[in-house]
Amino acid sequence: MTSKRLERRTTPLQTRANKTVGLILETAAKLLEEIGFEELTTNKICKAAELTPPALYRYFPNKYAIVSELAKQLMHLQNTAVAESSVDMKHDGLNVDRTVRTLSGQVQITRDFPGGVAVLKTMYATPQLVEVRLKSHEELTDGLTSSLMNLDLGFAEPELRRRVRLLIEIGNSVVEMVVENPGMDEAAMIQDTAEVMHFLLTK
Amino acid sequence: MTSKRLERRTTPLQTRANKTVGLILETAAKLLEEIGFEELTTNKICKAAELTPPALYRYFPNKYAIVSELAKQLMHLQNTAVAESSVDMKHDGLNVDRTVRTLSGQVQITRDFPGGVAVLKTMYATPQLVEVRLKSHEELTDGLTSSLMNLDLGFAEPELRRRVRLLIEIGNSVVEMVVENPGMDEAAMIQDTAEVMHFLLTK
DNA sequence: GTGGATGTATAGTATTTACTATATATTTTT
DNA sequence: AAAAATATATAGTAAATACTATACATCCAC
Repeated sequence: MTSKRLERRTTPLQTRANKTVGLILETAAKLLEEIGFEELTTNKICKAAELTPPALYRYFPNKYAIVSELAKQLMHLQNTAVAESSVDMKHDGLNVDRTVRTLSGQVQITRDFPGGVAVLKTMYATPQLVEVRLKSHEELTDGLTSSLMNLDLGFAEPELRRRVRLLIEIGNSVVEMVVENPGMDEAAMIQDTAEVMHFLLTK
Repeated sequence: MTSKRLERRTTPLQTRANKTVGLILETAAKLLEEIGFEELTTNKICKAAELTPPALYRYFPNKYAIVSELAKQLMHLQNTAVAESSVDMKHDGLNVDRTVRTLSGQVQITRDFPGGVAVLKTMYATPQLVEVRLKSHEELTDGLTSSLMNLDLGFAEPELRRRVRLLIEIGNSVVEMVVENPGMDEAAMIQDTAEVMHFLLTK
């Protein structure tokens, strides 16, 4: 089992340094999308960002830490959006249209994030980053389950939780698919997915 | 764009060599599961398989080719199983129970395949292997769509195709999830997924 | 504006990586 | 059983990789 330090080394304090860290993250994301995690190297990131290795290594111990940070950022954006939507849900109940909007939001967030899909896929495929995913998944499942418990859908907590888990999995994969294939009929895909989710919670 | 040769170099002719190739593939799959594609190296595969580099390089030009072959094998197993199931479907129509059986079959195939999930995830996350996935996906979508067209579900071909695409995406992600989490209520997950698929094709 | 803290560059090293020329062993053909 | 074809091992190399000691530059507090 190869474990890697995933924490930052130093937090940047000056604005110049903040720019550097941002540049490292953005450049890494772009490169990740182009060449994949395997061929991503700290040296390549430095070259592409027009930085030198010590500037990078001041903040990140290795490339795993960089991608881990990207993953955490993206997960946070996505989970926050879902959490907001589930607050509304508590008030006005289930609603396919809102689910459609939430899913579209997830697509937009992933699309706007540099190298979004690549970050997601790398997080899934890299054992050393598995913790990031599991933690985020669990958080989201907990949040959604407890929101939905208030709606009295007629399921016991474990059963509801299981369905939520499935629903999240489906949502994630559809979002990835849509972002990855700009040619497809996105609106219809999202509409169907929302209906599927509704079906899962009411059947 | 870094492209890599993915073809075999030599096909093994002697039984000894066939064993070697099998050993390389199995060992690579196991290692892939443990350490991920990034840290997988030909040298490590050789060491773990108790072979020497020239023995490996006689058959495979690099590790991409090895994982590509694993991916193709797994895709073939999965697609064949679905194709068989869709032959039955042509005769007796849609049927949730059969879908349950097909999904269980997919889970079993993935579980039996050494490093199954790791192979899938690597194939998704590695740009150099994207072709394998796209080709397999397309094949499966074509097959299923044409089988379902015979059933007269009331959709035009493009609309049906789109739904099939979604259905496959959902199926894949659920299979991965179930295989990866042996603790979960697999039967219920598969049952729900089958119902979702049925819903998608009849709503 | 000087001193201490923070940030980046120069220049490089030890290690790991993919990959091979050559030699030897084993299997199949004749 | 000798020759030809196939398979594996010995031993290694060139290139790439992660990572750093040191030196210089910039920023901020006083």
